[in-house]
Amino acid sequence: MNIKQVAEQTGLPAKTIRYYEDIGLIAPDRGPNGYRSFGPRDVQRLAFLARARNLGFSLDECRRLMGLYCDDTRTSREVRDMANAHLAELREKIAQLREMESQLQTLVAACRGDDDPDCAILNDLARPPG
Amino acid sequence: MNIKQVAEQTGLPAKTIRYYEDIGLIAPDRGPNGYRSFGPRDVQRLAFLARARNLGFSLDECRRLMGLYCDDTRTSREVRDMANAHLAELREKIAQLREMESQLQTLVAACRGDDDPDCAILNDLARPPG
DNA sequence: CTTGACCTTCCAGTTACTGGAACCTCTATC
DNA sequence: GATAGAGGTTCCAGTAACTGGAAGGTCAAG
Repeated sequence: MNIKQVAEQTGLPAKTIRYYEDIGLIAPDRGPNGYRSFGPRDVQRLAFLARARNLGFSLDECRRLMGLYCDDTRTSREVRDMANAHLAELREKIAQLREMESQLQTLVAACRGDDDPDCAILNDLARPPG
Repeated sequence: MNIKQVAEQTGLPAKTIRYYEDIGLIAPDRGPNGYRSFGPRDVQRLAFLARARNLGFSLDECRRLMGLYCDDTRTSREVRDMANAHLAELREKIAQLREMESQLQTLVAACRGDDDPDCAILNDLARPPG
């Protein structure tokens, strides 16, 4: 299977698939013409990576997750611990963004948004430190 | 005023302040020894940048915001439009993260997290494409 | 005159790709 | 056999916003 078909099947851009090979996340065979030749195992690994990425895991975490997946001696505790750690990060990030959102929403509401240069948003950004 | 004091006043690391100078966001004077010499205007600009960054604006947006701030002929509409655009991005990002959070939360709940290798999280990541 | 804190510049690394150039290969068609 | 077009290859550079570290200059105190 050539790269384009794999890209379609996994939803990952071909560029990204090549990149994942570069950094050692996959190691597809090569045909005699030098083309990458993907087997079902490769496709499955890529699908695994795509899903883990969709859950917001970093590539490094994806690598570890894949390591656990391939390791018969893993425990589900290890996996769940990783997931919980990531969940905590997600939640913190969400809290930060919500804080930004709420502050910005307040500023936008206070700004008339007309032809006048006077602007509540800029006034706030430029308010003296304190 | 030397860089370290400015860093303390603005909450920005000295490295970051130098970086902001590199990319032209500030242009502090220099003393005869080559040290940066920050005046109140510089400190205020940095505080402005720090606040805009805290609201999640990119440096490029910060630059434009600063441009508007320094432009007497701006309208508050321009500023509010930028803020609203950013608000929309924030909300989209939040929605994405919440989606991740909810999926991951579901998986974590389904994983026993014990000494057994069988793991609902890995099973899901590795489920056949479909 | 030395020590330590602070300052300088410059270079490299981070994350996860993405775009583009230059070039090779395969298939189909004329 | 020539050619066109789609798809493959590698390699280099750029993105965002810093951050760490090396090598070295400056200043105040003892």
